[in-house]
Amino acid sequence: MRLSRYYLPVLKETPADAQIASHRLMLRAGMIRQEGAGIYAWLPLGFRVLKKIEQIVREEQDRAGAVEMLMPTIQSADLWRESGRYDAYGKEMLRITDRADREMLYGPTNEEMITEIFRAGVRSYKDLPKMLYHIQWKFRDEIRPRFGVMRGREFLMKDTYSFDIDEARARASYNKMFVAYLRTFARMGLKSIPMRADTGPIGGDLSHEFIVLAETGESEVFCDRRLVDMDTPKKDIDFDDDLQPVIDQFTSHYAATDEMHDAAAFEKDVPEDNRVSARGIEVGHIFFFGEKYSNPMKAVVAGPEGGEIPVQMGSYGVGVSRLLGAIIEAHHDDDGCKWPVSVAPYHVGLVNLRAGDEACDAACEKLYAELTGEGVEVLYDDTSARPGEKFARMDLIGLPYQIVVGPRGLESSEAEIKTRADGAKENVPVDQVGTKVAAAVRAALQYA
RNA sequence: CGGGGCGUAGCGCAGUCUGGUAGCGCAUCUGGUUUGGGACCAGAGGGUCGCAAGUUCGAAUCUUGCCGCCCCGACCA
Repeated sequence: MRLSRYYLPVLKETPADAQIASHRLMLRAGMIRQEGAGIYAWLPLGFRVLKKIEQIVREEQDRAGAVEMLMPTIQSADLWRESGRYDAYGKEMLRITDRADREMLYGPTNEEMITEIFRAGVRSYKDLPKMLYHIQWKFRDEIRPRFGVMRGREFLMKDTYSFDIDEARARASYNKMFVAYLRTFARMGLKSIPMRADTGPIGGDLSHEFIVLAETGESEVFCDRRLVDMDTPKKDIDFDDDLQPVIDQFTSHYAATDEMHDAAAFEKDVPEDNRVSARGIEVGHIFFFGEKYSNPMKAVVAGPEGGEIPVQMGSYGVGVSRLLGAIIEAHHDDDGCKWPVSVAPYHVGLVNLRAGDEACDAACEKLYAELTGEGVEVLYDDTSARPGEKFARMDLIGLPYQIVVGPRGLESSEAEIKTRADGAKENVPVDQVGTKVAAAVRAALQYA
């Protein structure tokens, strides 16, 4: 993509409203634009990242055996009356009426709808288990939206729902999601730590929040360093195997958010050197809730001995739009974003330091064609802006690799490759730049 | 929802207390000089002062109502 054709409204000055790094950088880098309290338009650059995150989430869900579908954003109030949540949900739910005065709502979540869909098509225990998911926009009329996309009112969420015949098998579904989440976040360059969450009236031990550690995280978290250092399950893991040993490993050490924190247990169970007290961002939440919806909504199947058995359900959410904020919180510096290659809006920023100069133009065009031909995503700065402005803009939008082509380097037939993550710069013969960068991008996109 | 604050050019702000015909920096446009980390000189364009009603000879400024946004708290993916 040529920058001269792109829409990238970067801001030199920091917007007054933005409090935290990710919000500030997303506004400054022209990724989002606020259209209302907690409501954002996704500008081209931000939209590309959103799509990449979504795709990683999708790939890992598919790998775990979940099946994608899509449910509407607008739901009927009657559906929610079946579960009793229409009155229970409160003002957080955006309620609307259509022209016939029917009561509708903009979905804050989809348990009721998926239960209705499931019960319409499944009759027998032989049809189980099932895991269905969708990636859809939700709306929760938060009292106080803040931190940009980290806590918007409208947000993109992946939610999976599992249906099993009994609790033991529901646990197997839960475990699949647990592993899928570890992998999903790792692929985005995030270290996520599962932390026991409040299971409320359901009870049991089957609820975990996945927390990403980041200095500017919204909540305080406590855990054992051994969890931070633990290796993410590899991509050859078989989701049909018994995953319990993996779950046991990741739940074997202390980890709690501030609301579940037990200072005494923390000090007793965790050696002093291993105590991590940090800030975190919740990026995922998995939850087993048994018959909470299947019972009132009559989602039942015929069991092996006849008779109707309510299905055991769980739900598993990932805050897709929120992840942009989380990734920036974890990967940025004072100059801007530092995108991991897997979610970067473009892999490479090609900077023509003197657009209009014959040699610079020719070298850039050649590199652009070569890299694009290799499948590398290139944002080519072909504008007539001054060098300083171009450098600052590239650092701000944070593409993983920058290729700088200027008259000075071309005198010795060289261009500069800069790695945004560590700031390393290297002068490389122009005719080798394409191969070298393409190889680096390919290598970074490999994941275990 | 309680408490606090803001709304003036694309962005950041001054002007409001004490009413007199709207300003600064950045950005934008034109010309010129420049060009490897956010240039310089000269010139130009751009504002129903959030909306509405009121007071007044006269309102960005005073009064009332409404709308929008932000911050702190309780709540949340």
